[in-house]
Amino acid sequence: MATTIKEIAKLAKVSIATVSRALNDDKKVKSSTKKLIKSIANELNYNPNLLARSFVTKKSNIIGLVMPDIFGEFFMEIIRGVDEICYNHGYYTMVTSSHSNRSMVEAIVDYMSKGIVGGLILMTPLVEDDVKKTLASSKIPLVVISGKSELQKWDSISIDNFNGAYSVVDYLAEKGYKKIAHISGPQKNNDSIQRELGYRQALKNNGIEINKSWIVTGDFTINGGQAACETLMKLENPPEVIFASNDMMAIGCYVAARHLKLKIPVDFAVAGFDDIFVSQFLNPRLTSVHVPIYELGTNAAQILINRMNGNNDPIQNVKILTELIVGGSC
Amino acid sequence: MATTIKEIAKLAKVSIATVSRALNDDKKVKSSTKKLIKSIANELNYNPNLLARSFVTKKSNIIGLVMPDIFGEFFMEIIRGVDEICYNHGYYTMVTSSHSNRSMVEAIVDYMSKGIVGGLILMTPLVEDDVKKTLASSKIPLVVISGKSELQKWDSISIDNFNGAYSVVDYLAEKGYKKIAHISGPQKNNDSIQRELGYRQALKNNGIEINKSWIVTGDFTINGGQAACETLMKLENPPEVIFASNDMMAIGCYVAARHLKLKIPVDFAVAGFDDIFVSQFLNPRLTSVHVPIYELGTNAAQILINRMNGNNDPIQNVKILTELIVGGSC
DNA sequence: TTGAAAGCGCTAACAC
DNA sequence: GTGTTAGCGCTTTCAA
Repeated sequence: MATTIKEIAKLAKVSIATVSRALNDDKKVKSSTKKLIKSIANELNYNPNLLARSFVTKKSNIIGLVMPDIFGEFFMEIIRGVDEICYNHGYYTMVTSSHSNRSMVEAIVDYMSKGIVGGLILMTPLVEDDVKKTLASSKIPLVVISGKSELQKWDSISIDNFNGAYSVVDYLAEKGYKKIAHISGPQKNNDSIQRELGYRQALKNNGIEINKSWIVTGDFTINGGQAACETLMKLENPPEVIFASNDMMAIGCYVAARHLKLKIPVDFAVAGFDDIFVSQFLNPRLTSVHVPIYELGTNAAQILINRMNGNNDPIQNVKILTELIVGGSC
Repeated sequence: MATTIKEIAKLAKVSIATVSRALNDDKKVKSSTKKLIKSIANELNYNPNLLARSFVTKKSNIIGLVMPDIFGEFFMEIIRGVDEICYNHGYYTMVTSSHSNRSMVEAIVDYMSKGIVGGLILMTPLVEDDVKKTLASSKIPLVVISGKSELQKWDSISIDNFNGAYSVVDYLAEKGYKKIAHISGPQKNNDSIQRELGYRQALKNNGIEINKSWIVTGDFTINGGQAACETLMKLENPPEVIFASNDMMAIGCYVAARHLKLKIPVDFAVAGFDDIFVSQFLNPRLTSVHVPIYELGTNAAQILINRMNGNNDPIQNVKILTELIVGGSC
């Protein structure tokens, strides 16, 4: 049986209330009693029953991290960032995937309503109306990692998708490319939507007209990118360069190139978004928009922990800036 | 305020005990009352307070996953595997890294002694004696993911490191390579140790003598692999091929090759271990030993959940088999 | 500065 | 089948 405050109280000849106070560094406890209690606790190898504590205080030092999926480097880096900050502040990280098949809402409600987590980091491609309603009723602090900072009721972190996409497409145009295609992400994904907007704006500002057949919808996967690329290259009038909405799909373009026996960047060029780890090892190195994913995680965790500790500052909507990384792929 | 069984009891005009029973599908409850109670619970949007429940039953449906670090694809896949199984069985996954700076033991004790998790998956490169002692005192089920299945007191999953390494080195020897170098992992890492043993055995069985200067210690990182590779290639008598103890270090060899302006596999060849996702996109594709990492996670979770549900079968020590993937790097 | 006691929401033994 | 009640380990009034 694990040690409880009861036993400590008995040994210290004080009440359990005093033990509780001492262990929580209550100032009202005489420092000598506190010292005694702490030494006994130490000797007995006492560990507070966190369940009991959380139960009573209705606070939990577990942070829930809900992601649309747990796959690939992107999510890994988020986890790592969150965990790092949590660890430094004595919090635990509880990771769950919303598993696509389960509605996001359900996952959220699950987390929030069962009293197990004290704060929630929600990563979602799109905050739909029903989700908004659920979130609004949340009793615990909440930080949203999203593709677009349109949220007003919650702290949020988002990637500056628009400007990132703009910068890479602008770079392509400046380099003299005229026929610039785009493989977008899923249609209902805010990251994807913002990136496409950046693409369109950059074309416009560079006086390039948009060719609808050069905009293909993908799904953020390698296979999707490959299929989209093959569609594009088989057009009567194929583009010179493809801007893929994420690196995974850009990798799909590399795969397609291999299949079609085309050479990047000679036969067609490619650019991506995210600058994931793999990208630097592609041959040629992928030109991409670097996203400090890890910092997405650390920022979210930091804001959340501040809220959990009673920070009442106005809602923050942090936008994470990106950086263009030029490789040999275009 | 969240709904409690008290309110349900009042509305259903029964005692809270009956509500509790009904909600837990106790057979003794009349089916009409059960139905009534459930419908009320549903209407009130009742969610059990898991904290209270766990507190009382002293059981938790949270599974703790402790890893030496949360970085890179390898760990990601483990998380994904564990989470998948947990999700399917209604368990939550709580991920923590032991953060290297914190002793493994401490991390474990933290998890186990605070009553927050009901089962633990521990991933560790080496189970040291002090850790063993801590584990032995564990009150909750425990599954170890380790580099070597030498453990007897706990269920464990391990990669068949020895045979994996043997197979790739044997392949190299059969292919005619005589000067086969090895970049090992950290010295105290069981995965690393077993792989080196496999390397040595394969050389021996192929009648190749071991050249000590061709065995360099690495640290499982890209930088470490690069440094080790440069050391090897600068020898008076450099090897023809390098077997790196993991893919990350093999990637380091690619980086070194670029630096030294050497061409793989012409100037020297490379093979790795793990067959991580990146490896297939290296140019040339890396020859490696495929490890079904995801299954490592699913297996561990499945065994753990069985134990948590009272399975009392003898201790299992599962060994995960590997598969040689031949690329163009050697 | 300390103690007594209530109570958090739930389960489980025991009684009816 | 159902109700009564004790109690899990801890925090937190309220009183002393």
